[in-house]
Amino acid sequence: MFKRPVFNNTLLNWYHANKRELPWRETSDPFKIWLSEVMLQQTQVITVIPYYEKFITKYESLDALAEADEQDLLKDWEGLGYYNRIRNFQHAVQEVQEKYDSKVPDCPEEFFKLKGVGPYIGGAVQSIAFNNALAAVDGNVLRVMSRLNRDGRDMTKASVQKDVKHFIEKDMPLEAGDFNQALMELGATICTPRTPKCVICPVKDHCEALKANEVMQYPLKKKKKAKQEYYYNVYFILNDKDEILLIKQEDDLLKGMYELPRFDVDTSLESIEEKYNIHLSQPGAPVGSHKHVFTHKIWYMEGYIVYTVNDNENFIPLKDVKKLPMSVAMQKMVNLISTVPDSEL
DNA sequence: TAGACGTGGGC
DNA sequence: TGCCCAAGTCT
Repeated sequence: MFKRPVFNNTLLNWYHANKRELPWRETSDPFKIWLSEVMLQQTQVITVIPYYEKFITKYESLDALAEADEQDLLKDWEGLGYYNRIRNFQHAVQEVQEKYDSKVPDCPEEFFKLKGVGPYIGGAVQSIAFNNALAAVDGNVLRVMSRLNRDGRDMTKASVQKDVKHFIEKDMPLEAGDFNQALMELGATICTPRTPKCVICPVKDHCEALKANEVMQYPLKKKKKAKQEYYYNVYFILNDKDEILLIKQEDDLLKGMYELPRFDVDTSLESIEEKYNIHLSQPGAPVGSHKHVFTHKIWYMEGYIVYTVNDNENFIPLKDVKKLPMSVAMQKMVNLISTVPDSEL
């Protein structure tokens, strides 16, 4: 085990001298700090920056976001992924508005009850915004700690993460928020997964894995499950009023996002006509195809244009399609016909 | 507890 | 190119 007080001071000094200027480090508003942490979940800093800037401009306060239209929020979140994050965040913020007079609770016990607040976000917001002495254990911190302690346990297990959290908290410095960020910053810029910069690491003298020349063996890596593959036909159902049929997704995956009708490749046209209660022309050759890779599955999509003279509430004017929140997977498909001249549709 | 849940950067 | 992985949480 390494000497914590010395380690803490060394790491904090390094952080203060080297920290990157990030937009969410310019604010002390707990709402904005919280928003940034929600966005940063499983998402790289470079990706988050433009989204964060857009959100704090458009939704300047907790109340503004609490009272926003959910579909507008989804549209602004479009492309960031894990769409439940923003829905849960709005839910949580609405609860803060009602129960806590729009003030983010500085009491950890209350804050942790809010939707979308887990061990990481809870610790991060409470320490950074309120300087409460909680650890914020993310992937960076787990990698750093596994190497420092030469800890071969499975870092993906919640029980191990809890233990790491306690290990950090038992010698937490007064500057808890800065210390948490220092640990993460170290992982993001020095103690990186593939090519760690041990030579310039400020805490290399404390690293057991480095002493054993085994840095790359930590953290322990588990082999990943193969992604399941799905094959879909995606239909551009067009009527004679320049409208297209779009479906609001209600399943967990991409919930709340709009999509083109998507069916297993063996689904008959008749059953699709029945489902939407419309009559369809026979599809011609596919207009194109796309593969989309998710964390846990792969979609292979082939697009077909079909026509109808029917109309119902699911038909949207073609010019309005891009105003609706849509996953990147579906945007790829929509782009197949957005370049086709109107005369050919 | 393990699997579901998005997308893009970077090698 | 394909694969790993990124400031995790929910069920």
